[in-house]
Amino acid sequence: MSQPATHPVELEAIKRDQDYPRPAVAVDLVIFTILDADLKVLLIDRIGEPFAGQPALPGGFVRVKEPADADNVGDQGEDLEDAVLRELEEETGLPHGSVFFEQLRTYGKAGRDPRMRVFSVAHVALVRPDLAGLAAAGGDAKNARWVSVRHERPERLAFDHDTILDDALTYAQSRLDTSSIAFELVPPTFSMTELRSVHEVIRGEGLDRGNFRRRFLRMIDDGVVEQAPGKRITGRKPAAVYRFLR
Amino acid sequence: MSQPATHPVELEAIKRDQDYPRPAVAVDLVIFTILDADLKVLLIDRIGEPFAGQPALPGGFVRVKEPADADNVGDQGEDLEDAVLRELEEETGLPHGSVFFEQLRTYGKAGRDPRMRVFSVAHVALVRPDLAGLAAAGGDAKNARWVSVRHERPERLAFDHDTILDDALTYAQSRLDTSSIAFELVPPTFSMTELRSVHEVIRGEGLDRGNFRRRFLRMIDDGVVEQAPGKRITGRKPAAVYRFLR
DNA sequence: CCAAAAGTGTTAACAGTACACCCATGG
DNA sequence: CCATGGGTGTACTGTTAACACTTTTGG
Repeated sequence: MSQPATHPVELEAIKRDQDYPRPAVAVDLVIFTILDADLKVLLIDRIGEPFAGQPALPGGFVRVKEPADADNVGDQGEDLEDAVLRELEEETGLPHGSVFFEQLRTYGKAGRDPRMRVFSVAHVALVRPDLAGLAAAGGDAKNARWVSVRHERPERLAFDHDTILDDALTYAQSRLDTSSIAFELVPPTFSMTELRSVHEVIRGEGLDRGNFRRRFLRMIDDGVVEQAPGKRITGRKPAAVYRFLR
Repeated sequence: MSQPATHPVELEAIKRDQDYPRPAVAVDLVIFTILDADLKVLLIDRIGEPFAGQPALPGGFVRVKEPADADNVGDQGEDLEDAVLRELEEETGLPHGSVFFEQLRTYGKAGRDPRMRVFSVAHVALVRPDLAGLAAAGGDAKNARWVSVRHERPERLAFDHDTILDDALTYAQSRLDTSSIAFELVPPTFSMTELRSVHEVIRGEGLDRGNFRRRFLRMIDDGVVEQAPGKRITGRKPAAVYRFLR
């Protein structure tokens, strides 16, 4: 710290505010679902440059409005979260609120988008498998599709989306036991095996039935889940179904 | 999803890129240290409007350059991380690399800065107590100072910095047992009690000496720490000192 | 009746909790 | 010699992990 007596830091800051060029801020989405006991991510194909034709994570720019003036205080455009909700609906076709999401982190390396300076606030979204069929059905030019993360992941995604996808996967794994994200990947009522399958697919390894069952029973004791009426009839012995208590 | 046959999404994006106003991107820093067995955060006083004179977290805008043109491809300004390093040095006076930091999350509600649309990428930084004395010594206009998070926290911080500070504290607590952050808050060599004190101060509650010791011994077994030569002589019985193996 | 998945039990190892006790040191 | 904190032991409880057994169903 070697600042003269005046306020050079603040003067500098004011100068920056007015003179420096502005970046763009985008949201990128890592939208997971589970289909056929396999973890899938929603990918699109890029249409324009750069990376035209390459697979990429869906996303878009946050819609920002002009700085507030006297008679227009406070309208600075959409909230970051609203941008996510808007993009989620655009990409999946699913209604607001039916898709769970959390912020992952922000990627801000210079040059990550060659067109201009873009900060991307990445989010992880989870689509229940009973809704995933509805999503991404439209075969528009972007070719939105579910891709198996482990078995048909493309060589190379556009921008730094490979890194983002890796981080998202690590994030989901680390939050499996400390959050309720697993419940976002099962239907409203589910059997123990269905929930266990979610854990297995995200962790990428099998789990002991008996041990998972005891953890599950503790969740019932703790009031996290409760048994729901009915049974899941899936060819073999019918299983009890449960429901998550938000 | 109801897109006509052409590429309206991409056209829309191009239009936005050119026509929509741009936001600013800032980094805000929650800089923690431990002094006198008390968790401290570095606060400044705001100089200009808005919130002039109010305490706030230190931070500043990321320096962005004009979009690349033909002979200037790739110079889009500083990386997000570089902005953090620069601000950390400006605010603490400590050299690059001597302060640990991690990204917390991004705050992007419209109106959070009344001047203009600002996205703030908040970071948590940890200053070793043996360096904290050097930091923030200069009594410049911003009045940077260490403030006890639990005992002298101001009523109200500028912007949404109250939320950011709360989130940072929760983050530090949640990462105590699953990361090496505790080692960033002790000198290069430290006694068991010094490390335990870090845990206690961040968690806000006492820990059993014997139990902490056993966890510590496991860390030695796991090769996370090793004993260092010398003893810590602190008035009472000298304690063995250890060093963290990155 | 048989394969497959549901549902249950058993055991050893390990980790967390709450103590109690002795030891070394500086004042 | 005593208060303080370092260093150690221990008994209890809870959790994890591996695995074996029984039950219920559809084909």
